Amino acid sequence: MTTRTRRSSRRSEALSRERIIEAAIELLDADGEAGLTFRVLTARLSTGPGAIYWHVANKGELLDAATESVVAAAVPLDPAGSARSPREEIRAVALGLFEAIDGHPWLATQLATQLSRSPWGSVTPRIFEGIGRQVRALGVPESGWFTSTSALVHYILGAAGQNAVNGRTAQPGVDRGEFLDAVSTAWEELDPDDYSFTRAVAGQLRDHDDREQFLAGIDLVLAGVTAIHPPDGQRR
Amino acid sequence: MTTRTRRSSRRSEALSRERIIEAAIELLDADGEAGLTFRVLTARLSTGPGAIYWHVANKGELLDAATESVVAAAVPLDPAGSARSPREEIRAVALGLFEAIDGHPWLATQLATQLSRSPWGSVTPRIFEGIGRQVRALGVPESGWFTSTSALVHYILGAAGQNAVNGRTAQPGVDRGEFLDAVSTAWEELDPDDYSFTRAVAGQLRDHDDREQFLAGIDLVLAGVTAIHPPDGQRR
DNA sequence: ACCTGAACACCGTTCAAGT
DNA sequence: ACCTGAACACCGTTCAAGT
Repeated sequence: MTTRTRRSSRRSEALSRERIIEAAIELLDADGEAGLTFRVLTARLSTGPGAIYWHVANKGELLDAATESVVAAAVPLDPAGSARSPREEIRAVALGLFEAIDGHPWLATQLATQLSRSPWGSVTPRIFEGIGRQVRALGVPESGWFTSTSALVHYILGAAGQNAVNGRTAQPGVDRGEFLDAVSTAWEELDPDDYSFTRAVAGQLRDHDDREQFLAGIDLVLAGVTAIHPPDGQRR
Repeated sequence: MTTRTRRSSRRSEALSRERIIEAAIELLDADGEAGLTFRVLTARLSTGPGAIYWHVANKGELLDAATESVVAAAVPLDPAGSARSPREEIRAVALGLFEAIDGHPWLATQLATQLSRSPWGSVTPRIFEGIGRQVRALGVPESGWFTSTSALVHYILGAAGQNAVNGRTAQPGVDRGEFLDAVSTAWEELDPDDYSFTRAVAGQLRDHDDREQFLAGIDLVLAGVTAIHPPDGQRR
């Protein structure tokens, strides 16, 4: 009984930066980066381009805002009942991001570019903080904070992007199973001399579970963190 | 005394897929992704768009080809005198990629998108193979091959992209030192309650050396690999 | 202060026509 | 087989004008 499907946005309701961002996210979710166009955006909001440019500087800023909005929702900075261990907390942050990218495939590319383009924005610090606090809580000595947190964040972004984009709708309409199967088969047909390893591992690619692998990778990096920076205090 | 600057390509020399890709890379290097346009490409090669479309299906394929070309040069599959240890070899592959992205900043985004868009291409297998062989040589048991190699590759792509794009010419004309300084300062001015960790680590961000950090991260992930998958045979 | 919508410069791509 | 170049559909953005 809520505002029924509103394809072209209930006439009035006043334009606002928030509504624009919201509509942009819907378009991105539906048709990827190519789906976000000022023409369809103005149609959806039933305005003209000028109205949007009043609230938003340009398309880049709109994409940044959409990214920040989604990341903020996926990675809460103040975890509610923090009865979880640092390790569990890190997995939670990572999974939050993983799932966000899974639900919004355009996020992967966006994160890759935006993170480096404008690290003054709120998204890099948010992710960094979410992971870093737990690295600190883990008892890693201060000298290892930056390296450890960076390694975790880089792994998470790389893996989440990779897996998730493969996942839901890299190209809308491709089934995950078929996709992995096709890649796996392609790997098996590589030159045996040049690609002995990749061929050997094609089967593991076909059978692997994204989420499981992703978390296994986190555990692996965490093992590296504690191996190289043995916790000084804390014992769990 | 070589072919002097050839701004608009010595008239003849016949068009070919290779020459097109070569020119595309030059444009990408000079002005980033926005610099590669069919108008300027045709001008540079002194032809019409139709000629290019004869050799290349579309812009996407051109970008993919440019990426493959650069990666192939940066990550040789058959390392010459392999007197190096697996660990050194992995660092070499990673540094190759790191440097490639440093010299061709557009590569970062391209790798992030292409790796997931078309893993049947030659670039994913190449990187995977380069790292994976050494994971195998390290004595990691077969059950750990896929997870370990994935973790390394994800870290490498994430970190290399991140660092390198920050590095040379994220936006042409921004000095690396000033850039890091600005970000570091921005981090120091974050809310002390919400961002205690990020603030604490701002100094380490300012002072860190890209390459050093990058390699430290690799060592960290490698430590995780050997911690979780203790080598069964091999002893170095 | 906020919105309209025609207009501008530019883009990737196509295709009939040439050689 | 390979190339030419005008034309098409579409894009982000601007801006004088309205309220």
